[in-house]
Amino acid sequence: MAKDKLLLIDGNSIAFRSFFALHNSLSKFVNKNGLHTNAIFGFNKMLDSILEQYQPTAALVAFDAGKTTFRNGKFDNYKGGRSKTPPELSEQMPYLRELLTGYGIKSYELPNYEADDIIGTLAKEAEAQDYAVVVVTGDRDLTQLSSEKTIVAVTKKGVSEVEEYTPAYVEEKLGVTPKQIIDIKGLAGDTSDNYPGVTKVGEKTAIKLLKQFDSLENLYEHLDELKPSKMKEHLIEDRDNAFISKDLATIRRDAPIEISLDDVQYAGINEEYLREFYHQMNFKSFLSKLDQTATQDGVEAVKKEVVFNVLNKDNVEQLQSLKGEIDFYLEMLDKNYHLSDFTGFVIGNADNIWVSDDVELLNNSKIKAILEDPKIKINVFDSKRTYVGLHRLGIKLTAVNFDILLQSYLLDTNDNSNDLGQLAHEHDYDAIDTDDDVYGKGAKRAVPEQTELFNHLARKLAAINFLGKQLDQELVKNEQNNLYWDIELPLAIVLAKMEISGIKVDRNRLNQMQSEFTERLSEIETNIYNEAGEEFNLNSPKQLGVVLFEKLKLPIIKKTKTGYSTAVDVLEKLQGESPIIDNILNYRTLSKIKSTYVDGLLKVIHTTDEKVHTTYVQTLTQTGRLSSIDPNLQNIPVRIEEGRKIRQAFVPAREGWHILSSDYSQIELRVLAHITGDQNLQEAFKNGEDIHATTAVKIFGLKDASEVTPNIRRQAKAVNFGIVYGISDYGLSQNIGISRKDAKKFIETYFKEFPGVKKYIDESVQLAKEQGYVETIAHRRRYLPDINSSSFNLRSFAERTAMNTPIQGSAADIIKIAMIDMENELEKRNLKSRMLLQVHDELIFEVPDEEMTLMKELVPKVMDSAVKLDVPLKVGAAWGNTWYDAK
DNA sequence: AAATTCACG
DNA sequence: ACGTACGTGAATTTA
Repeated sequence: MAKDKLLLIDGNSIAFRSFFALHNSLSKFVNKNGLHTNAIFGFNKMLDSILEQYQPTAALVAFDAGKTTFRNGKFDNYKGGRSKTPPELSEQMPYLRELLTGYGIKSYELPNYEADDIIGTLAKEAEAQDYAVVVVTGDRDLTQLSSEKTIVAVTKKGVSEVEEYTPAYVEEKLGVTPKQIIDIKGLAGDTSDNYPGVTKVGEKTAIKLLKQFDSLENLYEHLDELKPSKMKEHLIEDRDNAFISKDLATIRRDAPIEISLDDVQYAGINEEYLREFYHQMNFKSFLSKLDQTATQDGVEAVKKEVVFNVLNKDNVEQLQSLKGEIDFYLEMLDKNYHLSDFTGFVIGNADNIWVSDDVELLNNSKIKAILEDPKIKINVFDSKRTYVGLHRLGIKLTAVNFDILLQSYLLDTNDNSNDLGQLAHEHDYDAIDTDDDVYGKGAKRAVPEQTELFNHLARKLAAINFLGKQLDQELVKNEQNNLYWDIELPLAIVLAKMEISGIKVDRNRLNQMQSEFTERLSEIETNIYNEAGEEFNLNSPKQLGVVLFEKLKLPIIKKTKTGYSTAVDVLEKLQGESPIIDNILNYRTLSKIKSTYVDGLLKVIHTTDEKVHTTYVQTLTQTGRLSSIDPNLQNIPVRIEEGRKIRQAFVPAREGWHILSSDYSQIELRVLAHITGDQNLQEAFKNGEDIHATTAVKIFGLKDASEVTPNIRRQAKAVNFGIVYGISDYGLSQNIGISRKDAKKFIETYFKEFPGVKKYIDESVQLAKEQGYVETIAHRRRYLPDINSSSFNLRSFAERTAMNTPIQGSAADIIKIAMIDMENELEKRNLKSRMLLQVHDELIFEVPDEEMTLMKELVPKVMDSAVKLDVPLKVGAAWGNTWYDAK
């Protein structure tokens, strides 16, 4: 057995294979700089399995040097007509070199030569020195190198598995010897490398000929032995091509390489370099693999032990050392912190950590004083959650400093997690586990034994301590510190107060609606079953599809991934085909209202106060909007009267109070006018015009607003929406039911009439391509990793987002500022009125009657003066007995 | 857990 | 030629 083993890898080929093996999940392999990493990931997998399998003593990865090689000199069109390497792959190539550096494997390329030639040359040299050689590639042509000492391992589908070509296996598989592979190529040519061979001769014919004549040269020497045939004519005619093709297919074994076997001895990985690289690539699995091998080798412990004290009522005095800036974390395992049990807490700083699983301790005057001290700055993870949790324990969290959940969200909305462990990992801090790891997922979630719990909590505190400062610096660097300190952090407390206030729900009203809906639904159900001639599950799109399109043979308008679409737009097109359609549409509407809103809301009313307490998710949306969950109070029906009645169940918490609702009018279009600087759009708003009518006049070339019919206005409104969403002719045509051509004309006219808008759209897409992100007026950022994608879909989506996000996001900034201002006003003026809900462009309050006169002036005033734009903000207000009546 | 549908801005 | 409007959450069925 040879003592030395040389591993030679065809770099470009393996990169290419890896890239396409993981092409489906391309969008999942993106690091935080927007770099695609799928080929790197696949390459790494291949390396791991190959290194383990072959245990080489020397290794080299060969790359193609560039587009042109000596082969192009021999044949103009060599590799011509190849589609060019996708940019998502090209961008990964430099990082592959880094990966190899981490593995301690040299890479090499040689101008004018291909990777094959480097491999061929070095393999020859190694064989001469009695090495065993393994060549790894995705390209079968390299099997010509296989010999008694050289195995060619060709990757199978998944990249990390290979098929080993020994000379015997080549013969078995292809019916020729390794040497004859180039003769096949000479006769049959190669479509992918774009050289011709002999006309009408393919692989099968070539093999047959070679079995008889052994080599191309011998074949031509004995050509006269062949009976006259079409094939013989082709062979004679294409003689030159055949020899050129064979030459092109021949791997050089004498390339002028300036690297020797001594240079490629393999000494193992550079762990530190690799670790840093994995962080940069966001390769979690490889990172943990590194950790495992490190521990196994006893080189280094995975994580340092964390030191903490267990707090109890006898040692709380120790906390007196906590001054200035501290860290705190309150553990509530249930997602819904309005109801969750308390699992424990941890308090401390960089020097000392105290943990406990007894939250009653928090009400100890010593601890309470610290948490409520305005002079002690407290770093947390999720200030809103912490505020609400402590509030339930009778403690008022007063001076939050860093909230790493908020900070991290502002830095990058993509890489954000509500799990502290996961989030820490995103920021390269690894001395902590995720909650899923410690507590378990889903049904298995449970509190672990005390030591493990305390360890986890202590690690959480250490993570908060470490990350707060770091993230703060990153915010400053991004000019996002004002966004954090002046908007998001104060807003978290405002939202906490709104959630705690909750909104009262009239249970009786809902119960009454419940019986009405139950009755009406069962009636409609009976009708549908009669019309269908059978009973089925109406809530199942699948079963409904069978009834409509197979049994009743209605025309199929649209299909989904899994079957027939039965969505509203489809059903509406079928109206008139059968009376069953109207009934189904009715059923859908009513059952939606009943299940989601009537039954759904009844389930989440707190029995203690007859209120619902939503949770606003502050760190979720890609644009900066809030979201509302459990229950979602931002999608209570309003457009259809039957659903709108749900709002009658939202009532003030006390007698003699009313609901006040105040909303921005066309805030997104006003923001558009502001950030585009378009003179015409700005004029329209400054003159207080009906913006949809103005747009209608412009795009339909009307004399003035008097010519605008309701239908024309409706179309213009759709165009305005389209602009805000990042318009496409197709989208617009679908929305208002016109031809794509007409839609295109509308858009073109719009851009002519509002040239500032056109200019802005082009510029923001351009900017996104250059810097990788777009920004709102308050410097909220959204990274768009797909903006330079070669996939039309992904790129187009990113482009539309680049237009829409600054608009939707700036509108979100504005209402957030208004909410903070409003809460300040309520406090300053010592008002009893409470802000209860935010619905993106609308704020809802409950107001005692004696404050109504003031509030209905104050709220709009605060809202429209939240920021100063180049156009005025317009705010409307209405009030009534219930949310329904505040219209 | 994914897919479909539909409620909101 | 490609195949799309932007941002969300909840209920339901199905695999």
